[in-house]
Amino acid sequence: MGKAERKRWSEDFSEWYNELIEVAGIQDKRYPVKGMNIWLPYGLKIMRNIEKFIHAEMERTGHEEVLFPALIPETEFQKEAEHIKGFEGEVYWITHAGLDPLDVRLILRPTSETAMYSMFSLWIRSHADLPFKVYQIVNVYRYETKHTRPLIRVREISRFFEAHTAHDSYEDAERQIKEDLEIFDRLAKFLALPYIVSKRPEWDKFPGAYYSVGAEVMMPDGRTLQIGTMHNYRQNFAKAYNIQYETETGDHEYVHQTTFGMSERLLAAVIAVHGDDRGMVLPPTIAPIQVVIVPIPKKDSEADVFAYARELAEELRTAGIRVHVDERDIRPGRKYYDWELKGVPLRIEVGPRDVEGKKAVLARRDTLEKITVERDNIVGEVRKTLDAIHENLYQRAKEFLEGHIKRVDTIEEAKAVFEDRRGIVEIPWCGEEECGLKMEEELDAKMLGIPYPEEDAKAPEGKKCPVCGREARFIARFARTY
RNA sequence: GGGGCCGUGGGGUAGCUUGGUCUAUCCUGCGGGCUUUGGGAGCCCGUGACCCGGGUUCAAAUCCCGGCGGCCCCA
Repeated sequence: MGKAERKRWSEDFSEWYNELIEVAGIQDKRYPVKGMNIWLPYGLKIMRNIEKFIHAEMERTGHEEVLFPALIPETEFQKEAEHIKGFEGEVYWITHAGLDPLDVRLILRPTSETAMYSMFSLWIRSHADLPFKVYQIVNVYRYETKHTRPLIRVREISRFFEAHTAHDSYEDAERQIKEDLEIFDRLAKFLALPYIVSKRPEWDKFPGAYYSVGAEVMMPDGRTLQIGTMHNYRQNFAKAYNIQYETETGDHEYVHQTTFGMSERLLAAVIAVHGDDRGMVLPPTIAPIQVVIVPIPKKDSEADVFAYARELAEELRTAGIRVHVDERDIRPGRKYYDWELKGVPLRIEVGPRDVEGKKAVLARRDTLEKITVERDNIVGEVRKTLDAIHENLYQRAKEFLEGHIKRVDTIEEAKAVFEDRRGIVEIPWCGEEECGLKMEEELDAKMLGIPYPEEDAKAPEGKKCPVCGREARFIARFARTY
């Protein structure tokens, strides 16, 4: 794994993370409202690069972008019983306009189902309108009562992605979930993030959903972070919001619906999963600066390292690489630390020796290794190295994830995992809620669910549920979560 | 849901127990100058803070109440 140390990263992750968010210029947490932070330019640029990919994927898969208002009337919000039960404890209410109380109170959207679906019932008329696929990236508000954490648990999720679809059958909705998983997989590869997908247990599905699926990554401290969800609503919302279409035979049917959700947690995952003691390590795909060139001037040298650096930069820029020349009047060492903290994947150092010998020194952020290359091959070498960095980040994270998944047969073994290095425990389960909740309590962990797709979720022959002793039907996953 | 700790320049802190030279400490950052430049060099000058509101008192960073904000533990 190279010489990059990840001691503080792994042993004191919480503090490492909090500090890094600020010093690396991602967010300023000092805004005086709990759980609402300010995006700083550098952090926002990274997030925008992630979103660019998401927009492209939406375009590719035929989703149209929309923008709904942030306010939802109480009357719309209350139409789906389970949904309101799930969210009423954490919505912000708007009760007054100026000095007057509102006749119909408004909520700040915690998610947009209830804002969108009354409109869906107006828009969707015929089977020809289906499948109907829209998405938006907006801010949503949830009054979190647990302690907040930047990008991870916030009261204003400022980059909330939500795709909403409507279909003429359960099967077509299922096909949509598959497509969502494929999109998610492409995004995860783009971010060099290995992940697992689980079907949530009944007691933890999204309020109003028929079933929910969640994608998790492994954080440095062995806890998991959910970074994507897909829900099949069946006709639950369609019935509550009267979303019907006319079939080819003239009958009226309720649509089947799905949603797919993600947020700035994607960035949190990138920062946490790939980081090390020196700061962030950004995958080249989303790094605002992919290559930083640091000129190393020498007092009694004729060589113009600055001109040489600019020349290299121009050539790389022309080749489509995001490059920056750091010409600040400070010592080179200081610059190295700055850009390492900010996660720039590749640094090029050019001093008088390099100018004279027509060379350049490439320093990788992930492994901290340095190699000297010929100036004439610079574009090829940089491309090759950026690719290698991306691949290495993915492999390193994959090993970490896989090394933190353990399959056990008993509660005792599972407990031992959580006492030791944590991670994800896979344990046989009969499928009964009572036994699942019992295990959550015993392990002081959450059931993520069963592996998805469900073909992978079946328990091997002869395995017993460690709580009730009956034949196990599934493999259930448990973890401490964020 | 229950309990505890905390809030001092941009960041990190000393001071609070026992109110009074606190005109508030130190490190860092930031602006300027000299000097330096293959991994955070040094020196000099400058800059900048007691979360908000109320109370007690001759006197509040310090004590009390409330609010806002942050952190931790338990369920």
